Amino acid sequence: MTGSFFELVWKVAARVPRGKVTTYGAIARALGSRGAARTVGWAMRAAPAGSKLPCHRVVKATGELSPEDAFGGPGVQRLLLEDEGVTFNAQGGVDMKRHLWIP
DNA sequence: GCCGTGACGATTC
DNA sequence: CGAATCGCCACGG
Repeated sequence: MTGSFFELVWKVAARVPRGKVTTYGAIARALGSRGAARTVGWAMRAAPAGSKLPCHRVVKATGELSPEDAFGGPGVQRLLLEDEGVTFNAQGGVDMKRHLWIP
């Protein structure tokens, strides 16, 4: 387990400051794998449910949020981000220019 | 070592 | 501009 790509992903995701968001591709690139965005997303999905991983702070490169049902209900992720001070645009995506954070 | 899979990304139609 | 397709990489079987 230790040394796995997953752990690195979780570690980076945990470093995302409150009120900021990052993208799967950004994490993948930070780890040295530019095309591993999918693998990063997979790591989030496989992440322990009880962990403190702020997976809701990880969004797509376009600012779109991951599948709403992935967090247990529609709009849940968005509410969590809003609670942290993240703003959204009319397209229903995160304002990347304001909250994008890269490791 | 190949096959299937996946919370993505960028390009093409 | 919206939808579809290909490509990418890591993990489990």
